[in-house]
Amino acid sequence: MVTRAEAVTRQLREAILGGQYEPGARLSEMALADGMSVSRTPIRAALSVLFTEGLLDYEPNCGYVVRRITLDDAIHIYTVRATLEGLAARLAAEIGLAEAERTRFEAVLAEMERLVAGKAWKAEQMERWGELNIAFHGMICAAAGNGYLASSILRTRTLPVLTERGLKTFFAERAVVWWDRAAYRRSQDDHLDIGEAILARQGTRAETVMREHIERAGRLIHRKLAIGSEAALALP
Amino acid sequence: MVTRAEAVTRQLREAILGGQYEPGARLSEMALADGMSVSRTPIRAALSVLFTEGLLDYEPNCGYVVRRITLDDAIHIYTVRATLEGLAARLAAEIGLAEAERTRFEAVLAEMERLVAGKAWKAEQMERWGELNIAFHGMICAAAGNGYLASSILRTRTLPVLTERGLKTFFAERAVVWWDRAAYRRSQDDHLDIGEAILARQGTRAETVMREHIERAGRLIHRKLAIGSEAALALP
DNA sequence: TCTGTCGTTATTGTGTACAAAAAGGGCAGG
DNA sequence: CCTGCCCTTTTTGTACACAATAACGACAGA
Repeated sequence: MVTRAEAVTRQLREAILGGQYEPGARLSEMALADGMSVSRTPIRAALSVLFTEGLLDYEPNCGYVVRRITLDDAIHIYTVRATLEGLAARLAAEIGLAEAERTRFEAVLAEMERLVAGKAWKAEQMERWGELNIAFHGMICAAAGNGYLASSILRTRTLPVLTERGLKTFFAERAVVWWDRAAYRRSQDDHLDIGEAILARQGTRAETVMREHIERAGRLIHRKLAIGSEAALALP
Repeated sequence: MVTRAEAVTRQLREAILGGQYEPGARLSEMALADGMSVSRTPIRAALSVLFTEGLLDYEPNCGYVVRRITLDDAIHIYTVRATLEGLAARLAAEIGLAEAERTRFEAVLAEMERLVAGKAWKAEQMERWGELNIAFHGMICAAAGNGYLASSILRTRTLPVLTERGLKTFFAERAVVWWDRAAYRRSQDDHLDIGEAILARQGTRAETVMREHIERAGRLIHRKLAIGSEAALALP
């Protein structure tokens, strides 16, 4: 059986990443305990874990608040993420994909291409593309054969990134994208290049393109948020 | 005032990283509570934090044990660290050092050079060199101006890395090095190159040299540990 | 009216009792 | 003699009570 502390941790993490709490919101132990029908003990354990994970801020005797991440922080995180995913791409290229992986990899790339190139481009297609995109990056991560790297990358994707004035929380996994189709096309071109490089065992090329691919996303987000438009996020 | 939970966390972290517990050792809550003259509550909080940090393994209803990191894990961590410190070096070069930073930076490099080039090379000099080495890498980290990057690098340096058969725990900060002087010379040459590149604002060069610099340390450790010699660690 | 201090109140930190689950040992059966 | 089951024991998980600390507000003095 799973302990209540674990269940609460998962629930709270989902809630925070899902944007159910405003950035800066205080998380009172009693309130949470009442709301979740457990005692304060598992709540405290969960809060301490989420603090260590970087989702909450904490001050002794003052309690926990949902972490407020600035635009600069988001850029910093994207910079690190670009480098790490670049490393993953290089390793994947150097190690090479097994037969089954390769098949699936090519299938994912092909379906993304069909979507982007197709006539229909509605919410349904965008959502599907988002899923495939996550799968694409995930496969490269896995193919790199470095668990520590994988978990480091995961960390860069699960931090709640939020605007300064805008109160919306959003985070990379959700892949809600609100910009024009050309951006998808450009992103997909990168994917094709990266895929080609990996399959051709060209490590440096894969690394370079991947890094630029992610950094572009960071710049896009920065620009969109800086001019105060609605939150826009790529998971490119 | 600092809470007991925080104090216990710090103490326990030090103890684990310092190698006071065998890898795989069970950490009983009651035993720790008795030993530290506090109740189980702060102990539990500390253990949960250290688990989240990756220093401990945990199984519900079974308790915590000191994490056993394999040689492969260590290599993986070093690979990530090499990439991240490379990134830091590049950013530092691109941003440039402020006047005060630059002065201190050059002073550190010069003292390291004096030590390595000097006649005396005993434990005292090695220890001092280790300190300066940490300072050198730390300054680059800080100069990169990316807090997320800095904390990510820190994480790669505080993981307990231990041999499979050998029971010794050792970790990067301690910088205990047991190999010949030539390795220091080589390391210092790298430092000079990196320093030169950063001061000359040559980002790519700084990144490349730094990455190789750290990866060499990883390879050295791998080789030393793989052939079963005494643990040897560079903090290069 | 502003400001500083004091007391109240709410919230967190710690200790401890009890419940629940797993580990270990003893016993019976094969 | 070995194996499997059951009971005991130990250890962890949870709840709750109390202590300690910080936030808030009222009041008095300037």
